Amino acid sequence: MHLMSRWDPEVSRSVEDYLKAIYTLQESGGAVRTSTLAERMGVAAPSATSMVARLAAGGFLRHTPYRGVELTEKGSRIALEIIRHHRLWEAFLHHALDVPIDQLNEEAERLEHVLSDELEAHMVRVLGDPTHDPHGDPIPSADGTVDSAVYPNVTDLPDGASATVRRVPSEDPALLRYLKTLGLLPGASIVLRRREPFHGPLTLTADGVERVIGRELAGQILVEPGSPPELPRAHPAKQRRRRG
Amino acid sequence: MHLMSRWDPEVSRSVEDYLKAIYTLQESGGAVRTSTLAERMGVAAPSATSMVARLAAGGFLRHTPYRGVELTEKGSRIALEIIRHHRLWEAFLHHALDVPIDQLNEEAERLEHVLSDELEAHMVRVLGDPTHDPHGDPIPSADGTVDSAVYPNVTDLPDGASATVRRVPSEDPALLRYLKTLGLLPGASIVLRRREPFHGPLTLTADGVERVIGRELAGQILVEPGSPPELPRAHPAKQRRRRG
DNA sequence: TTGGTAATTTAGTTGAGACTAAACATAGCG
DNA sequence: CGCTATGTTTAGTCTCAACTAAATTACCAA
Repeated sequence: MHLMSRWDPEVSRSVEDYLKAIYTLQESGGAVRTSTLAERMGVAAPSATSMVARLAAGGFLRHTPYRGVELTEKGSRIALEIIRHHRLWEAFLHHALDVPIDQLNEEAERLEHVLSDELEAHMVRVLGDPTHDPHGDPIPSADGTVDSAVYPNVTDLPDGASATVRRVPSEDPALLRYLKTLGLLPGASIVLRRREPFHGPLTLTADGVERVIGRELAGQILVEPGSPPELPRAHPAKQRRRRG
Repeated sequence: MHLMSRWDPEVSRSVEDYLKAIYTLQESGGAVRTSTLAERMGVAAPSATSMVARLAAGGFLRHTPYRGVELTEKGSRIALEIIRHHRLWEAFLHHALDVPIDQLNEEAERLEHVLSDELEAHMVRVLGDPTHDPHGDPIPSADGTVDSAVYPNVTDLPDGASATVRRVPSEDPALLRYLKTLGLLPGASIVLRRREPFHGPLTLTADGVERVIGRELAGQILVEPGSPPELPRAHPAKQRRRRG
């Protein structure tokens, strides 16, 4: 359900892919150059330039030649819609088909271009208006707002810190599979131990099991610091917990 | 899972659509002329001719100029794969999202081009290797065999006949919505009464309620004749024979 | 200020897949 | 047997989205 129901056939799959790429590049850095865009899209530089020209003509972005590119409101809206579709599909496939987390991205990459407003409404109904996908990435709302919470990664934690895994934004299937075997997916509670000096590997406890992981991997795990609401070990009734 | 894993990017969405259209036209009539194909695809005749030339070059069909077109084994295999995808998506969306039957076709029309072997396997697992979609249309098996059972429609039944609805192959949403309100979807048990002469409307009982329907609508309802296995109502009311 | 290098854009080509207009077969009828 | 209507194919053009090669701009260093 979108204010401007955008079922223009004017917006091809290709255009959607470019806008999404530009949006994510814009999020994670300054000016978006055509070379960066070309690399991300796996095309030659002139192909990116000519698509940029088309997108500018369509009012999706502003282009300062030789400088870079910036999405307009219209362009951002479509990019966010595609990202919403992507993450809704991931959440739905995980929920309904138990598709393992390492396969979700590849499937959603194709499905994101094919989600009608009607089907989206059915998903939202069944999933209960989810706010995050299985990687912990925020799902933009239908009106185009995104939760912009920024989490530190495990390497930012001090020795002895407790934290809860919130996001594993990697798209590398092997990495995600490994994190799954380690029980380090969103929601997991961990305690960090810094045993090795000189930026060595980190030790962390999850599910009561100790794991030693490299810093590169640790950098892919975004956490919310703080002791999780401790479950009472032995007896009294479960206290209710509430995140604000 | 396909013997020949066909993830050629050689086969575009457009090619898939043409092959599927040719397959269904071939099923329901003799020679497939380019004009018929053009009409079905909503394109001008020369567009169909040039696509036919491409498909022939790719070995998907044989073309006898001015005569018609016939799918090769290769072409049929892809058409059946797309039809399998279409019907699996319909079954899945109905199962997992409760998408109403009148919306299924439109959604599956887009999704059928986007179903990986992996996702297909997940669906088959969750749905229990379904043989029919919610319209009662047979789902081709992964190796390309199709249940070719042919059912008569309601207008073929004699007065007083009992039957079970097996297929409602229409793609008209309004018609399907109406059939749903009448309780005349696949699986429903009906009893036919011919009250009106001269090929007038038909009266049938489903769920213990009498409905009067026109012959045009009745022609869209394919049934398996015979009394359904009657559950013992109250007592030795009417003992019915079971179907094999 | 000027050159050189790297990034970017322009120019020109290609293949899909659509279109219209025109040429060409086929079949039915006199 | 030939004419004509209808259906089909050919010819030529258009847009999208890619490519390579060549020209242009930006930036940095001397």
